[in-house]
Amino acid sequence: MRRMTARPANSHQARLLRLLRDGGPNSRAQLGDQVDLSRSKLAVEVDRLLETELVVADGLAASRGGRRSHNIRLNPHLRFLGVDIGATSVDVAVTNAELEILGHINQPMDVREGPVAVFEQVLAMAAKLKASGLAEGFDGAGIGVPGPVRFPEGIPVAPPIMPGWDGFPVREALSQDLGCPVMVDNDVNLMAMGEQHAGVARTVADFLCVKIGTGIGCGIVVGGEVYRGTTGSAGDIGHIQAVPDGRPCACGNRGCLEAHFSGAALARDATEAAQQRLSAELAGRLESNGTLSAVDVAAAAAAGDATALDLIREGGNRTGQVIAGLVSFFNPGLVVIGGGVTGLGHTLLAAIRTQVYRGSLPLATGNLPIVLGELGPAAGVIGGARLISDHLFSPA
Amino acid sequence: MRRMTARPANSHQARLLRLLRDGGPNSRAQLGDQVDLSRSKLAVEVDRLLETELVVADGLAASRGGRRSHNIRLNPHLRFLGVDIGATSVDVAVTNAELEILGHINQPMDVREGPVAVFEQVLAMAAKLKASGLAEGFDGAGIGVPGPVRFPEGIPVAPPIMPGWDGFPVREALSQDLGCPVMVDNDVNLMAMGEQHAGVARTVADFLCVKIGTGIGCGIVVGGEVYRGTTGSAGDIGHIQAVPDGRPCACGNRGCLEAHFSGAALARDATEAAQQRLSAELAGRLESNGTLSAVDVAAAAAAGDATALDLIREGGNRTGQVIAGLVSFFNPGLVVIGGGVTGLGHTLLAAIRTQVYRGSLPLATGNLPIVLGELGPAAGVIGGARLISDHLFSPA
DNA sequence: CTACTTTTTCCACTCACAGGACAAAGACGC
DNA sequence: GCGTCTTTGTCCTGTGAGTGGAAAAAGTAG
Repeated sequence: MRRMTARPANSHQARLLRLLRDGGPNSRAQLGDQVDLSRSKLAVEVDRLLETELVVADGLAASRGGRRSHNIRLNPHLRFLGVDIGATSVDVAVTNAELEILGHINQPMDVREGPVAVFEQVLAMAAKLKASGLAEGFDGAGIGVPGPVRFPEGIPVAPPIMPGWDGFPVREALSQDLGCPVMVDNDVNLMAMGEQHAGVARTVADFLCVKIGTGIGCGIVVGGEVYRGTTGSAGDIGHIQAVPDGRPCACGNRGCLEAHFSGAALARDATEAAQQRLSAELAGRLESNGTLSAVDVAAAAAAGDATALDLIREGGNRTGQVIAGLVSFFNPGLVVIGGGVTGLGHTLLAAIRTQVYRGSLPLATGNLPIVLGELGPAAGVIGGARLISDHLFSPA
Repeated sequence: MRRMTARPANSHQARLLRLLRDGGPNSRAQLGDQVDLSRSKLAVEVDRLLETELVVADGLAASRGGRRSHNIRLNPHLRFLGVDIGATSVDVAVTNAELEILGHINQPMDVREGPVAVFEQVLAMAAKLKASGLAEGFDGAGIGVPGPVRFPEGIPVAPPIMPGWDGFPVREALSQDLGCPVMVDNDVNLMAMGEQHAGVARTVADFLCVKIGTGIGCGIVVGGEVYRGTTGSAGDIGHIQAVPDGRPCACGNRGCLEAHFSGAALARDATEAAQQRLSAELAGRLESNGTLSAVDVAAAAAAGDATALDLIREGGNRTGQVIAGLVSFFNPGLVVIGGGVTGLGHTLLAAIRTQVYRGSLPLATGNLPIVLGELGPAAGVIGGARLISDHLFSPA
């Protein structure tokens, strides 16, 4: 099927498209209330948008005391693809133009198999979503990868955990394969955008989004915009020193945060504890599964296992200390904690909060919420859809 | 004298004023090359600026191969006041509209004497500059204070080292006294703006400006704009934990960077070393002066004193470790080191560089210059002038 | 002095946009 | 059922911003 390739012709149209995306169907009159344009001008722009088929008429709105207004909505056939490539699994979801998830698939996968293998799988998953009747095609896709990205070109640069991806033209290649515009970003930035669009960060201009998964990263949002740094590696906090002369890290240093707390570190510590018979609970799980992961630790902690709780608490303390420093430096209005380990829940959050509130000055922490992300694995894919829609809903 | 209170009427005029400020006198034709406006439109806007007397005609430019163009420059009678209030001294300078310093006074002063006493002194210094014929009046003033500021209102909030200033309406009060528009900001942000305008950071969009004086702070520039955080305390890195269970700090915690390295900490450590007779050089200075300051340590280090060099090196290491974390997080394009301790020079810089290059990932440090500020004490006052001129040279 | 450049001014034309007038469509009171 | 009021949508004209061409003004180069 031929997809709509139209783009807004000017900033007014872009503005209207974003209002419709974020606020859902709207009457022409309601739109007029929000955009500060004359009725004539608004009518012209809406008519032009209708011509491009980016938006469609959608019946009559309820009366507000007089003549009923015609409803306008984004074309219900528009479809965005959100792809969140993690270290050990990949999420693919289809959304409509309002960025509501229509279908979502998660599959385990090893990012180290390289871009070709991974994208084969991603394309298969996208095809599956298409086959289930959720989409006839995609109008754009937003991809998150677990490493730094040269954003304008959509190319990973020197990603530590994904050798073989360095310099691979992700944007270019996927755009070819999918036949639609593609944008690529760090997975943490996508999560931040997701929580900003549909999660806990809806009303905050400056916030941090800490993702604790296989590694640790941090999305930085300044004035509502993701900040990516000079080389695209901003937010790479996994290798900040958390423990002087601490554990050796894959990066060559010692004491990196990621070496002391992350999905991988937690699994390793739990296995160690189980082998040393410090915890019957963990030992049992190790025996029955063969390996331990962060999920097992979460379950053990939920069952009240002291060793598991200690591991989480200590990790939370380390993470909290680092975040305390970032809070002093960045003075955010909100800190969101997300990623695979959110299953660790309240124990983790409490440890982090304690450290941050203790380690930063009152002016920075006084009114600083530190909360778990509320979208879970959907944050990344929604962020992806948001990324590409921001791109498409901007003047050509 | 009646000052010019005119403001640019639109963004084009604002653009032109900033071009003239940053590029000095310019011919109409040269301006046309830079602003992407039609010749007719440009002529209209320039004429209007001439009417407001914000800019004046200034003879003929050199020929570029044909008819000579008329030169345009900012009104040479415009004067900005830059005020940099430090913990122990205050800098006041007059600049012209191109932000060139015409006169600069520094006086010792204790910020803890409170806003009334300090501003009395500042006003006296401004009067002195006026009396010396450098200015007939001021068209605007930019003030830097050593603590967090609620920027829009220009009011210090909960400043640790300046009790008595909390909530004092600095902007309002000084605007009254000086009879001109005033903007107030953290002194570190002013330094960053100064180095950005006329110093080492001229071409960099995202950078950090670490000021090591009585305390330690960090100016954050994102996309060419100073980032101040949610409550105005962004960049307050003096109380990031640098040493676990380290020295007690005035803030109530232990191991804060500021407790281990800053002008105050350095003076204290040097005095200790002198009293313990670890260094003949420092002991001699202590005896002759009665007290020791960072300047003495710098002098001793320059004379090759091992103890002084050790103190500087260790402080540089601590600072470097913290900066390494910030570099990982923020991925700046440049790090500027400035403030009172720049006298410590190369030894300090070398220590910081070592830690940053060792402690951050190559992608972030690969092409990251770490340099001393090149403006010294002028950075703050130029930054102040820049602050107010940015405000005045924006559409009303 | 002539030919060519560059700068400046002048002018006609386009275009975006505002805002008023009016028609269409519904709510509401009687 | 009917007139009045409110809201919405359309049409039309006026205004002001801005563009681009033509020509005059003021140079340079030979």
